[in-house]
Amino acid sequence: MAASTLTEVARLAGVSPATASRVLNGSARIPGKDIAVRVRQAAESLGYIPNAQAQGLAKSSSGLIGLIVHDIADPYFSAIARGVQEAAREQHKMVLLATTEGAPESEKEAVGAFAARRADSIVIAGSRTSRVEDRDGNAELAAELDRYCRNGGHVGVIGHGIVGATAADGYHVVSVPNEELAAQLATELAASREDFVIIGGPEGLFTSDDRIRGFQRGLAVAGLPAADVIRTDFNRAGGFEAGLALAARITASQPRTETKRLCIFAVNDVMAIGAAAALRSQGLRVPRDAAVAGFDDIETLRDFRPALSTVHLSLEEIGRQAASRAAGPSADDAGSPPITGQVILRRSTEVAHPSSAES
Amino acid sequence: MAASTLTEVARLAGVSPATASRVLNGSARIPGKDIAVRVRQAAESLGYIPNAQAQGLAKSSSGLIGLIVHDIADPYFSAIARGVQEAAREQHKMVLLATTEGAPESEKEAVGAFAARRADSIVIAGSRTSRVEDRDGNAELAAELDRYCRNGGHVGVIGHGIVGATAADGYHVVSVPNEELAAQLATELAASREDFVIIGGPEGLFTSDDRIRGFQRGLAVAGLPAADVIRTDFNRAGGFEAGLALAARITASQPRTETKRLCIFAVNDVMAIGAAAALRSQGLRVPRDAAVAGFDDIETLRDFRPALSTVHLSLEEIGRQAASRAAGPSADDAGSPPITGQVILRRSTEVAHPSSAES
DNA sequence: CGGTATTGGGAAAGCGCATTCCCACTGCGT
DNA sequence: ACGCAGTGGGAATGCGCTTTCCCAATACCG
Repeated sequence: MAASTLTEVARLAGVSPATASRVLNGSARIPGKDIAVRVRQAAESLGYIPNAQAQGLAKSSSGLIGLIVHDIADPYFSAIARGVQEAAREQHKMVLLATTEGAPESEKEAVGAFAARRADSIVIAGSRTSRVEDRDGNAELAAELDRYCRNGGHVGVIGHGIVGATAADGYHVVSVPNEELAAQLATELAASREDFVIIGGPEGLFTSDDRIRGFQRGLAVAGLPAADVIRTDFNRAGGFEAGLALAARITASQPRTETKRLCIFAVNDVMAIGAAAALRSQGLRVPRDAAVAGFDDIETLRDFRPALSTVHLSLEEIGRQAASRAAGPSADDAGSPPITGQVILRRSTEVAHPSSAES
Repeated sequence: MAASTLTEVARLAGVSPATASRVLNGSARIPGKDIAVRVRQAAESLGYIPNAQAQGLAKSSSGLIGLIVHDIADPYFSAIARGVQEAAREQHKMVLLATTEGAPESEKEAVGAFAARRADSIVIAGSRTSRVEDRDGNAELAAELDRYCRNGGHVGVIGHGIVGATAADGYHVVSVPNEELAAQLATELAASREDFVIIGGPEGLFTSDDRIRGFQRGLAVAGLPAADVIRTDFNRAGGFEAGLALAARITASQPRTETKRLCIFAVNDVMAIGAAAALRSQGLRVPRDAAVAGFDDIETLRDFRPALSTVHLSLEEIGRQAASRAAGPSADDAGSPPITGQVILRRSTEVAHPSSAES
């Protein structure tokens, strides 16, 4: 038994499909009161549900907003997803999800799928890259997005714009002041004049590179030498691996009293957590033996001990803004405030308490 | 400039729309080699993207799978979402997301929206409830789902079936052995013969109630008295609140040496984390002053210290199964193994080390 | 070599709805 | 009383595609 159609409803109500359409879905023309009631009753008794596909075809707009993330289970992305979802609800649209593991080819594919579904707008989260091996992929992605925009689509990119995308209109980027915030973090951390080391993602990842650059700048401003940079995977495992290497370095430079404490800045929270776990696994303590700081202020990680110093980013707001900017030429574009963040110093970077130092 | 259509492609290639359709989208009939090439070239040069809405209309199937969760940013749900997403990818479908905060009315609404979009299947995650105030909502939800199924839809429910849903075919539930696993957890924890207390969600939440019941049963089997149950919200804040109350209870019963240590079982990990945080905020230590156990084994929480004893659930697999079961009458239904879990005892419930006890 | 399968392409009929016309009817002005 | 704008409803067209159904051309059979 297939779902009932508008025509059936119309027949039951004894009116034409046109009239039924007018009463059931918002139209400029509102039929007479009594007839409206009849139609509504008929629809109710038939359990009529409008076919959104047909509506979309007729009106050429789908009420869909596409969201592209690396991995929906990653708290960073799921927080953004929540924001997008909220914006979607406000716009009376639904969100269509695509996960890509960050590969430009999959992203291109996802954009194509969204375009096929005639999504009204597309939000792309996840770090853009400038890696050589991604060049072709990025170019194709840019081309696909370009076509999508030319066909009337709107896209909101989080972080950096797509490399090579022409600044078509309908193309908005919500930029995150990664560099500035990282610099700020470095400034605040620099007060303790420790040895700094940065755990970064693979070279070419904009988010990672920006944060590294900012942190180095902050250090420089404070008159400190540039920090070593360890390149690793942009996830917990990468942080863990780097942490292991650093643990060895720390242990080797015994006795500790002769060297300054190491302060580790991981370019995101999950990497920082990984690094901290690695240190602990080697018998080292945070912040006693090393300070650790992250970036993002992931909500689920706030109960981590020692509490992680980090840079707070309102991921949800970022997602929401990307979605509402892309929504259309409403006043939103100018109205929404730029994204900001705040350095949050917690226990993981506290300077060793003199009295608690080993006697 | 609107996207180009199949007809345009056909005209450019000098063939009929029918032929173009046959070559560009999988059809039973495959046109001649040379003609296929021509059509493909034309499509390429025009940047043709099939209109999925029109396809859906014509084929009456959308390639969409709807996912309903309480909150996509909750790690529990995002893990499930990942599984669903994977299954969707295998089925060459896309997932449509809806978040409902767990309100049956919103869920009903979401089902309606999915039905309107002619989603091929719907996956509902999130605890079902039997609360009185939700009775009407549940009934409506059940009716809506029923209608959806009758119209050929397939639904996969995670955990308990919807209250009042008739067992239409196309209706699958992936059941999670919450009760058994909780009982097992209790059994293993019972060895230490402590005082037990359970932090549960609001009464009527199946997931919560099942876990409570199972835990009590495990306790009973071990010959221990039933544990007190504190009812609170099914989230971190609820756990924190309950933790605060318990901290007061623990502190009041000083000196500790006279009473057994308290073992707190929170019905999910985030509540457990909240409780642990509350205890710590009151100067209590886990596991020294109280043991804490959770449920779910949320990935992001694995680095929590002290490591949380819990019951591992492969959320991703659960999501995947729900999606593939609902996918269709393929052999999957019988083929997929039932969901299992494992009790994992970690540091948070370790028995106090005799030597580390206060002398 | 005639006749019947078989192949390969096109014409046309929808899929379910929105919407533009068009038409019958009412109420108003002068 | 006539013509006018205005109102409320229906017929018909098209959104972009799939899919019968149909027809011509080829292949194959005895």
